[in-house]
Amino acid sequence: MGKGKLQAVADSLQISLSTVYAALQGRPDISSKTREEVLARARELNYRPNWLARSLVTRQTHLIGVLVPDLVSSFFTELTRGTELAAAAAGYNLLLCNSQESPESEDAKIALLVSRQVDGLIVASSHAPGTRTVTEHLQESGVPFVLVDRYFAGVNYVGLDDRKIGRIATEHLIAQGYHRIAHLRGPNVSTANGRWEGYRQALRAAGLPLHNEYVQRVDFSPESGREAALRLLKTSPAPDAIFAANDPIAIGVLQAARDLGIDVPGQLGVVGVGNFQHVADLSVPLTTIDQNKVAVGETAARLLLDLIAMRQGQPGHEAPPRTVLIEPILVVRASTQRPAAAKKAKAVGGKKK
Amino acid sequence: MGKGKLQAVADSLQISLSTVYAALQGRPDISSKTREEVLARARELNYRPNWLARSLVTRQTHLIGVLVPDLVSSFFTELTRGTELAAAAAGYNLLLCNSQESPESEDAKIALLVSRQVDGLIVASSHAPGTRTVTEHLQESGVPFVLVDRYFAGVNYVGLDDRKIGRIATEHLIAQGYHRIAHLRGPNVSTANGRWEGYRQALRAAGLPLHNEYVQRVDFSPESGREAALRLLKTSPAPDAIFAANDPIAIGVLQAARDLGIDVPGQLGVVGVGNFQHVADLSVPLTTIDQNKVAVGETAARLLLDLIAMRQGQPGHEAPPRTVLIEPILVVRASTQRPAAAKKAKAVGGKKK
DNA sequence: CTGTTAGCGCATTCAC
DNA sequence: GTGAATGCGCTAACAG
Repeated sequence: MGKGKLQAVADSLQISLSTVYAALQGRPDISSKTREEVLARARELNYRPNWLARSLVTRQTHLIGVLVPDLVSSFFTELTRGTELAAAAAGYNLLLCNSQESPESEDAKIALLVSRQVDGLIVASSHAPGTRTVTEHLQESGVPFVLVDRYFAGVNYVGLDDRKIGRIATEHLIAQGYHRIAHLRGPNVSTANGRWEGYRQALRAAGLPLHNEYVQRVDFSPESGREAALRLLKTSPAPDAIFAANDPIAIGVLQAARDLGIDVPGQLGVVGVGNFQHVADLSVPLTTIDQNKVAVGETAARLLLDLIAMRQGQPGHEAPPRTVLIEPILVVRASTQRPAAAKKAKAVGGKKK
Repeated sequence: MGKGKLQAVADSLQISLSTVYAALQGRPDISSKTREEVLARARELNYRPNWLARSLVTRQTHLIGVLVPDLVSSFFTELTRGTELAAAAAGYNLLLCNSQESPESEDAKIALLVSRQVDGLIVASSHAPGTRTVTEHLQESGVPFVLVDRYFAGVNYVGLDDRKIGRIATEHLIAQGYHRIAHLRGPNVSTANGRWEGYRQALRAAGLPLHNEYVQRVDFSPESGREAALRLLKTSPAPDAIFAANDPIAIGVLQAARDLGIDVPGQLGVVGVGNFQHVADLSVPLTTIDQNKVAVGETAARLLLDLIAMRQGQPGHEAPPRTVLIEPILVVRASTQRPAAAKKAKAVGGKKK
């Protein structure tokens, strides 16, 4: 004899709970008169179905858990935006967590989201590339999931082909006449690694030598990029172009160039990745690779919703893992628009100090 | 005779459900032997408490609903980040929704979040300033809430004093020797309105005239800012400074100035609001007012958590609404650093086309 | 068409 | 210490 809100409506109308329920569901087997009454009374009593109770019995929460390494990077916030868009359209809400780039925290959050009974999971993992634990944990949780951005094999994944990104960026620099191309490689995550591979592939394909000193590991931040660029640009011979693993790093490179009085793009070509907000308005408008992060988030959400629907249709019948790749797009701006005159000229070292 | 996971553990151990429960809770009246066994078995069976069921009975979800007008603006994403931080630290998770700047959508989402039984609500409202409906809806929902950013009277609020922001920005321009100061006023939300008032206050205080043509309404976007600035800079006499309601607008102003060949800060001073990412690296590093959005989000979360704790302690005893203001900070960069020579010179109109 | 009944998984009060 | 019983609010399958 629960006194749930539904019950309350029923009581005040002197009818049965299940009649109220049926009326609220709009089931056709209810006299339109009682339906009206029920609807009216429900509004009066300000009745709101309790999703907890509902979910407990239907076994679906219409919640999708989103786990990202951080919320600082505009990358993940835009991705989240895309996810929210697609999810909301399908009547799903987002349970948002961040792992602060910590694998332990990530595992904990996944466990949490699972125990909150999310219908599905979208995660950008902070685990080292190739780690099996991530996908294993996820698998055995029994909750449908898709990974985004950071690539892991054998599972549903939505992201970009980072090797391709690396190639496109590097090929562009080569086409612009730059020959001594350095790379500021990001941390040990699949995206940074892929871009680095693409960089090497492009150099090799163009018959350009690969100098190890020209590749430096940095964080995904302007500070880190600036520092590394300062070092790079003081080597001899200095690079005449830098492919930065993402836009914030590239911004650091631009800072370093300005500090050293090096002209971009005349003496130094710079390309980033991500097409972050306002990079077109930098001191030197930045050439970059657009990633369409919103599309990544949206696509991931849609794929996940498919998986969820699938599972409800025929449990046991798991579809084989899918990998969906969003196309990267080269966006050419001033930072690689070398004056025609310079294109054939031998590259110039930065003025030392 | 539920077959809940808890029950499963109990069964497999041939003991009662409530014993298992007590053991898991770490209650002292359980033999440490049975506790060990229970813990071990729970782990084996991969037991995870079901938050739905738990919440249904405890009447708390440890969920806080976050409703923002959009996820595009870095403003709200950073705010959300701060909220996530504080919430996670207290064992709360975020249910994230966006209203897409639509009041109707906002109301719907609030109802949704309430029926999802969130313990509290943080909302940046997209309702017109002064609208009573927002706070009324929220009040009668019975869920503790705090509003952020967009100001509404008589309720818990965390944000900034936007009048002060407007004053600081305008006073700075005046101090830098600019006299014909225009303002690109944002849309009809409390923040934009407040900054506009501050602007007028500062002008008045300095004895400068207020020209209506110098105030234009724009959206919070570079495109909108650029367009309006183009118009403004072609008037005669043209303004020698522009206070933009936020950084994206200011970026549009910088674009317009470049298009017209107007030197910033020599011929035109520009100040924005928000200290958005990378505005220090723009073609002209932007002077702006930092808002510490993360702190806003964090503070709001903490205030909300207090309210929640309060309510649990002594229901009925509502604390009076609090208004918490985060201090705005003027960040001076190149866009207002007028060459000393020019400071006393009469302002110069932009070269007409 | 309407009313009765039995759980969903967990928290909690009370006997044993 | 441990076990049985009750209910959170809602869904769903069934009788009347």
